[in-house]
Amino acid sequence: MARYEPAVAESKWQTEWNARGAFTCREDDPRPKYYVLEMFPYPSGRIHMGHVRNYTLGDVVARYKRARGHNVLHPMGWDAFGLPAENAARDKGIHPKAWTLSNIDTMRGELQRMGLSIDWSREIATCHPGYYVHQQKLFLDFLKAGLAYRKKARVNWDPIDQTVLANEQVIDGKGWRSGAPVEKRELEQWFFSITRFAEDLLQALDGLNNWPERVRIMQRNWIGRSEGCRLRWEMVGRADQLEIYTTRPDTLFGAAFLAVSADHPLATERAKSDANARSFIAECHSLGTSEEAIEGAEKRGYDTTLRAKHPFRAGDTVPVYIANFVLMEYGTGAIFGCPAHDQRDLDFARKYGLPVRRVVAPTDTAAADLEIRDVAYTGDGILMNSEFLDGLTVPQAKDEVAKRLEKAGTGKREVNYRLRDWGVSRQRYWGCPIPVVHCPSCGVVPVPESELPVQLPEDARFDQSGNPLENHPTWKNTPCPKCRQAARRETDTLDTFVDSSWYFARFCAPRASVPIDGNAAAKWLPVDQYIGGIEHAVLHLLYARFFTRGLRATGHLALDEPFSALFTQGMVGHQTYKDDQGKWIFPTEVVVSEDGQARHKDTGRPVTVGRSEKMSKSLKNVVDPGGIIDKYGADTARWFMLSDSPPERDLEWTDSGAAGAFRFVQRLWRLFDEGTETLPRTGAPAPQQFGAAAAKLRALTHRTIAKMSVDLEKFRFNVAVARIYEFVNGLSDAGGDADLKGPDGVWARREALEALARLVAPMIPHIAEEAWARLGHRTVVTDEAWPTADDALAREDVVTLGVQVNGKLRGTFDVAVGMDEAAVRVLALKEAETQERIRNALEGKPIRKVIVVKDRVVNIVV
RNA sequence: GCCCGCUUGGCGGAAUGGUAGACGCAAGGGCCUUAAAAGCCCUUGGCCUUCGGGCCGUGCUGGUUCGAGUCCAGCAGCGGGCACCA
Repeated sequence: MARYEPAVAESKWQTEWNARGAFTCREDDPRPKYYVLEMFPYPSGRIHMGHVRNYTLGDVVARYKRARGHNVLHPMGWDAFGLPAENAARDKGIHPKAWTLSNIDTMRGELQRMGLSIDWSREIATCHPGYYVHQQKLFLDFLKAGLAYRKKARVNWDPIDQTVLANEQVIDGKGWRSGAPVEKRELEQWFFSITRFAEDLLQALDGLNNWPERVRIMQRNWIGRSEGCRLRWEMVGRADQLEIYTTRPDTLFGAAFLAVSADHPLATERAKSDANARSFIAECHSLGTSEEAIEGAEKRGYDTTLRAKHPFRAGDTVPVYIANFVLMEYGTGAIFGCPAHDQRDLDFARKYGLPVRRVVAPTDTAAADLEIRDVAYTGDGILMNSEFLDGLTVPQAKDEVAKRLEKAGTGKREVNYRLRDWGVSRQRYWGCPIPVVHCPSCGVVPVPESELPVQLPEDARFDQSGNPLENHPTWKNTPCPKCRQAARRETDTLDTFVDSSWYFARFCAPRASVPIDGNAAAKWLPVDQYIGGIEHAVLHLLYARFFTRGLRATGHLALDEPFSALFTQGMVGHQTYKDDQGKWIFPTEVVVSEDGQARHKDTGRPVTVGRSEKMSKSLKNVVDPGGIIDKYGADTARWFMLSDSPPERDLEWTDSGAAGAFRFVQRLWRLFDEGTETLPRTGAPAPQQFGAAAAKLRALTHRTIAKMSVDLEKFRFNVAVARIYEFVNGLSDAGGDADLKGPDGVWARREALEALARLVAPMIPHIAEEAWARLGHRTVVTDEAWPTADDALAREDVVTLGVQVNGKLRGTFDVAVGMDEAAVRVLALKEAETQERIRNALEGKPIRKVIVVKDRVVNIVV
């Protein structure tokens, strides 16, 4: 074969792997288990480069671990419920099921062409009744265990389309289709009590040592544990009290106002008699439900004219506001504001002319600087202006206030969490039906397990607004399972995050008659390596951690944490292009003419080249993986994904980079193809003696093996790729070396090539197979063991030391590895005399100090 | 607005606090060829140079250190998440 033909070789080896069942995972395999899982894809239509990157990374791990002697579980499935299918149904008239299943077929084919070492016999799709029947069972068990419950919650409501909107469907406060201002509407919805596990979810993060630190930090902040006080304020002219929560009880004497949420009972009460309050509350409700919208809005308040009495300072009263930044879900839905020591409170106080009274003095600042202007003081210090707290530190004051509140019976210490319970109700068709029935006499009644699954009706209509399940003429009518009276099915479906909260467990025994097979789960879980995008750092990963605890509480799983190691990959970006009309155009529509100007392929009009952005359909800066595989083959696409950029960082797709990867694949092939006849047969015994050239080649081989093993373990795939380049460069150079023509040389060359084939096999498996066969093997390299480095050969014996003068490099010299400090010092000072550069830098000045860092550097300080 | 990251040549990046720029891409020069493609060889951070070398240089401003891309403080720019996108 003169030129390597990826299209021929890749399908050949994929067929061969299938025929051998190379990736079918066997339960009775005695080798240690290793479960590698990439986040399963949403079947949006076709795979994109982000998928290619994700699954290439996972496949390298899976193949590498297999070579290291593990019984690897590497499954694939489909996160198949979700909003886009329903949008497609509305926009294109295709049924969500048909659309989804057809996408799955397309994408499965594309993934298979990548040559992934996936056990396809375990494939699952969350929209399949065989999956969601078990999820319904889990829901019922959660319900029984008190982990699922109903409460009222606000949703984005589109008054024109008569439908609930997702946050992404709300654009500038308006419905994406209707353009109508979005309202908030309160609905009775299902929740999972994730807060019950808040403390455990927080504590257990400490044990997740193989998770990125930043993901753990984000989860910690998301859970948001705070220690504070709940305390009641008497109100002027009223018998009832207002209960607030604060994490800064120490600043109580700096309180300038109280503020309640627009959803607080006090606000609701006020609204009844006060039209202005009503309109202010309505304004708060028009803000949308996302935290971003609420926090990003200007901080505003409405004075209720109510006055509250300070709990410790008789006669002191503060105004009570309704404020748009106080959340009903957090604490008691009411706060006190201390402007001097909280920036948000300060901004609020300045706006409404409220007093700013300083109560904490920093210890390191002069008293003159105590005035608060535009910046609140949030640091530590000593209490002042605070009666019995004066002179105490902040922690002491917090403690003192808590004690006095508890003694007086007007408040108590309380640990609070920012984390809210997980709302899982969706007023949508394409999701897992919630298996309960609403009966006028019996209330909420679980569907008996024998009647599961509650299947989605096929004949739903998508050409009208609202929830298709709600609109369906008959589906929701069903007798109550308890009393057989006419009743109504729950028409809410489950959040798709529920589907992805336990799929990793289902993969262990994907066809089991129970949701999670105990033996299989015990064998395979936890997932040893989970790989996915950083965008899932909080929600998906936290929900899966919660669900694991729920499964343990309901006896489905004996597991603490689902993912023992996590790797978060970066995104794939590409340059953006706009035509002279200012419209985004696809990279395939752009050609660069000889003058270097980018032009439209068809019109020849100039094109503006924009910055690189994450590949997205809206910017059209997408490159279709299928097209790349057609042109260059899967190995090239995989190699490009692994080269250059570290996997946790964003990667930019470039045509020249892809072409370069293709050239490398060809070059690699030539290395195996040319001169292979002159090599000794496979398994030939090593010669007794190796000449200098052969020994040098062997050192390179074993050094590469040693370094690459470390790089792959650490996910430093781009560095591993660089090592392969160095190895291949070295092998190419050695090719013309006459000293390597002897028996020792050709033996060393075979050793090198065999190692090379096995080293690249996890990354570019097809050409690795072709190379392995070319070397005369009848086995597949996929089943071969990872090569072992001979440390004696890999060891370097000479090292080049840098000589610095006052920290600046002035020269170098070679010494034996491991030479002790004293000897190095003597040699370095001798070099300092002989090497002109060093001598000039020293200028004959007296040497004050010589610092020797073993095998690294000598620094002469003058 | 809040939380979390990232920032090194023309580009992607490498570098246990110890010789900054490995490796790749791009560019330039040369070889091979009737020509092209492919391949092979060389050069390539900036400024200066008497060609020996010198000075500067890892987003910015400071600090710690014999020595900082790496550690600390502050700032800027870009990105991810913010509970109904997945």
